Amino acid sequence: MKPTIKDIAARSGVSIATVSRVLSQKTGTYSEKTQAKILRIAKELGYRKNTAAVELVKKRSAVIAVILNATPTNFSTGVIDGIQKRASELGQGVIILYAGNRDAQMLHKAIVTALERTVSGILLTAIEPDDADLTLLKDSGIPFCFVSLYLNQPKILSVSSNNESITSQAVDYLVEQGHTAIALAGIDGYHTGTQRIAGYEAGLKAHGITTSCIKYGDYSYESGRKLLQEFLPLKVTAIITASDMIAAGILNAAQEVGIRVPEDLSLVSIDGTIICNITTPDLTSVTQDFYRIGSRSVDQVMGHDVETFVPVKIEKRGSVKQLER
Amino acid sequence: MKPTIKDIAARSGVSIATVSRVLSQKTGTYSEKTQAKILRIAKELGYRKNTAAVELVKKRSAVIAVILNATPTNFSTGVIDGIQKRASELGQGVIILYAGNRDAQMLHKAIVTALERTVSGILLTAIEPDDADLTLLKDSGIPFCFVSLYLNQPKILSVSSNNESITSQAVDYLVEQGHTAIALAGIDGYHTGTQRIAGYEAGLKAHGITTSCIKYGDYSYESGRKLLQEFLPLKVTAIITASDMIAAGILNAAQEVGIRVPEDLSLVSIDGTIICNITTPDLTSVTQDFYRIGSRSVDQVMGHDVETFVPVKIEKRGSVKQLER
DNA sequence: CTGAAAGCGCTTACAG
DNA sequence: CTGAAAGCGCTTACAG
Repeated sequence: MKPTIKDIAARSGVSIATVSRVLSQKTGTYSEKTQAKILRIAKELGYRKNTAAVELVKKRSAVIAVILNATPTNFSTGVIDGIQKRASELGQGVIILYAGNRDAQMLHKAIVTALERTVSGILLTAIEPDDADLTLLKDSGIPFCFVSLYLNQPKILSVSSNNESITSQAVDYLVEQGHTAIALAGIDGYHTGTQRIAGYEAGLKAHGITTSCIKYGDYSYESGRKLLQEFLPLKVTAIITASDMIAAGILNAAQEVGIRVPEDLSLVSIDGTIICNITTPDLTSVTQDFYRIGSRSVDQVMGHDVETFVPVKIEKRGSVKQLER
Repeated sequence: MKPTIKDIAARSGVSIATVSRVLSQKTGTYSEKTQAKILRIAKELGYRKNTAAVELVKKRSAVIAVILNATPTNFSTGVIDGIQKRASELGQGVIILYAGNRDAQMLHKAIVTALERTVSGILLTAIEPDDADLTLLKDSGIPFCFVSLYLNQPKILSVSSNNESITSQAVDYLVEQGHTAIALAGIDGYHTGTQRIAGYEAGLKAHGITTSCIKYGDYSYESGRKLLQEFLPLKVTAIITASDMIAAGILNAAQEVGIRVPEDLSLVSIDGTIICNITTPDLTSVTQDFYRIGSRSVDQVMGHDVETFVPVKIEKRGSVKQLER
């Protein structure tokens, strides 16, 4: 049988209240002598605290629930590292719940699981809930925060890059390099995509460019490969891609049909993960700080007042050609 | 205040026992009429089960703890997907605990956390505990299973690829392609590395090759880049790499100094993730079935009798040249 | 098919 | 500094 505080109390001749105080370090409520004895006996017995019992009486568990969807993007590693690190600093555990791929049912189930565990906070990573789930979250009394997704609604916590800024910076950079026929590829049809389109079009407009070209996709390598086909008949000189994977797909498919990057086609990728170093040539990117997005989202959901947008930066590598004007 | 079964009982005029039976679907112990009423009222009140209370009385939580270390490898996604999927099929939640980077303290803390939660099983992914922690696990009464690591000890559950088979197959394939000067690069100094070395040397021996060449590393892209330098003075024609990232690093560093792959140097990578498609040329690999490793580890830890080794396969892509004999 | 009661292992005012 | 007692929200024999 697993030992409990009752066993420790019996062996050490004190009450379970005292054992509890020592074990949960209510400093100042016990003598050093008692502490030493209890700690020794606890160790002897191989005592382990029962978290369920603690959570039941405290009515809140020191755990942050992270809900992820299984999109084919690889950005989540950095985000989760950041979450994990910061959560651990704040004494919070992390529980990961998958929500499938834009699967409303699985998402709902994940949210319910988090609520049933009375977690201290819920982080929704690259997830867009429907109205019912949003209401459920709001009514739960448990703080929640969107991560890597900006809903632009009042009183809703979120931490992400500024998507409009991402694409407008990419346009600025490409125009600076002499490009005017600039496409946007692999974008999704939801909030993130919409915001990126807005920044892209604002960027074009600011430079007096009137032709835009937008292709949708799902962030994956395969999606990038397919998209290249659609660009073949068009005469763009540069493409901004919604992810490193999209960029890699376009790049490789382009090279297979004899289109050289950056000589014939320039690429600016959004994300800036290690993928950008692995391709040949390596990819110029608008780099997101995923680790920081993750760690800051923990602060946000734990009630610390931190900013929503985490800055991005352009990293110049080998996939953009400077054009003659 | 969050409603409890007591509130539902009061409103519906039955006892909390009956409410509990309905809510936990102890079929056959309640009438349809009672069920309907209780379900309706539970919904009206926005009732959520309190998992902590359930776990406390059941003395076991329907959760599998996955302990990961933060190695710079990218294989974990597939493993975790597999774990998540299979766990969900079996009605188990998944909690992820990080153990840092071969950090004994963090690992110990993660194990203790899992034990304190009385999880139904513990999965240690690419983790080697010290003797104290192994004893702790054994004495806990909670089943545990090593994932993507084979300890070769009796009565210890584990699911992984057969490391000896991985490298011996790689050697076989390279010899088949006419290579005899074959190196092994990026290997670790622990169990996995040792087993891969054994398979590599057995493979060489089987083909009467007496010269071996082994370089250690840490599975990362950067590690691969550094390793190429060490190969410069040597005259190997093929390298088996410990991970796709190592392969990518060697590949890119090689191309930068004018060594062509596969013309001047052949590469067989171990892992076979999407990285192999992204590099130029793409990488021939010994592909591990990470998804299956993950899902099978769940079966293993839940007491289903499944095999330890998940088969690997050689995937021929563009990084191996056939030599004249 | 249903209820009264005990109990899971802790924490925490309250009293001393 | 310590103890007795109540209670967190459930489940489950037991009895009917």
